[in-house]
Amino acid sequence: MTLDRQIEQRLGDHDVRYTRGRRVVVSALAASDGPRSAAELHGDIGPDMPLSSLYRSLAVLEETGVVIPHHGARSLTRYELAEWLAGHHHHLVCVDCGSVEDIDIPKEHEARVRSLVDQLSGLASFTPLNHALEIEGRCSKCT
Amino acid sequence: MTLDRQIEQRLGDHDVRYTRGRRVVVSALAASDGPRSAAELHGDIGPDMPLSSLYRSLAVLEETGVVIPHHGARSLTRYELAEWLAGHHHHLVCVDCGSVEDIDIPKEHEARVRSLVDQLSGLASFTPLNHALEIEGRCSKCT
DNA sequence: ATCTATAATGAGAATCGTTCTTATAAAGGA
DNA sequence: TCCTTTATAAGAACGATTCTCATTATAGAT
Repeated sequence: MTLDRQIEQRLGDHDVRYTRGRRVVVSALAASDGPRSAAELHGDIGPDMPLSSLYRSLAVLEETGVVIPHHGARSLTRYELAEWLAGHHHHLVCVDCGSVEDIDIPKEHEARVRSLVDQLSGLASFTPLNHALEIEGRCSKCT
Repeated sequence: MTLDRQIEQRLGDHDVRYTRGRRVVVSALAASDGPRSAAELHGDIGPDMPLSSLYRSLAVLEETGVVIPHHGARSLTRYELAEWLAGHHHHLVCVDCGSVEDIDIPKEHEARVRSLVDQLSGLASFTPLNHALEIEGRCSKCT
C-alpha cells in the first residue's frame, strides 16, 4: 500500500481530513532524508503556506501518529515520518552544524538493543514505546 | 577529589571564575536526579537569582564542559552534570509528564553499545563524542 | 446541485523559552 | 588602594511556537 493511502486511512481513523496542505507537508517530509524543522519545511514547500498553517498541520500529523518530533539542539524541533511509515532507525546528531542523519543498524544488533531496552524498562517499571540510540559527535562535513 | 574541587579546577583551566552564582547552579544540579530545565532550576534555587544570570551561568558551565544540555520534549532544554562528573548513563523519557530519569546499564551491555556506536559512526565517517540510549515511554506514575 | 454544519485555513497577535544589551558591582593584580 | 577585567542584574529583544478569530473549504443531508 502506498504511503499516501496508509496516511489517508490513519487520518480517517482519527476523523480528520487528509487535506491538500497536509499532503504537501507529508510529501516534503517523505522527500527528505532526516528530520526537518518547521522553518526548513517552510523553505522546502515555499512561502505559499503560512507558518501557522504549517505548524497546525504538523500538530495534527503528530497527534495522529504520522510524524514524530525529534528534539535536537538549539531549542528547535524537527519532524520526521513515524517509524511505522519510515522504518526504525537511529540518529547521528552533529554538535557543530546541528544536522541529524538517520541510520539503520543491522538486525542482530537491533535485537540486542531491543532486549536491553526491555530489560532496563522492566527494572524501572517503565513502559517502553520507542527507543533510539542518539549518537552525538561531528559529522563528516564538520570534522 | 570532591565535585566542587574538580569543577573549580576545570573552570580555572578555562580562565573563568567559580563564583557564588555558578556554585549555586552546580549544587542544584548535583542535588537533582535527572536533567533540570532553567525554569526548574530557578524554582529550586529561589527567585533571588534572575533568570538571565541563571542562563548565563548555564552557558558558561556548558562551554567548559561541566554541564551538558539534554533536549527533551516541548522545546525545552534540560541540563545535567557532564558524564565525567556524574557518570555515563542513559535516559527514560516519559511521553506523558515529560520527566527524564537517568539509568545506568550493566558494564557488559555498555561495552556492546559502545562498540556498536563506534561501528555505526565509522560507516558514516562520523566522529562520535557521546551517545545515549533514549527510551521513550510511560513512567510508572503515568501508567 | 444546493444547503448546512463542521472542520481547516490565513493572517497576525500573543506567548514562551532563551539571548542580548547596558549599566553596575565584584574580583584579582599592579 | 587603584585599575583593569570579569561577572551580575534588570529588562528589552529575539526566535520558535501557539493562539485567536474571521474567512474559506469540505462532507453529508436535502
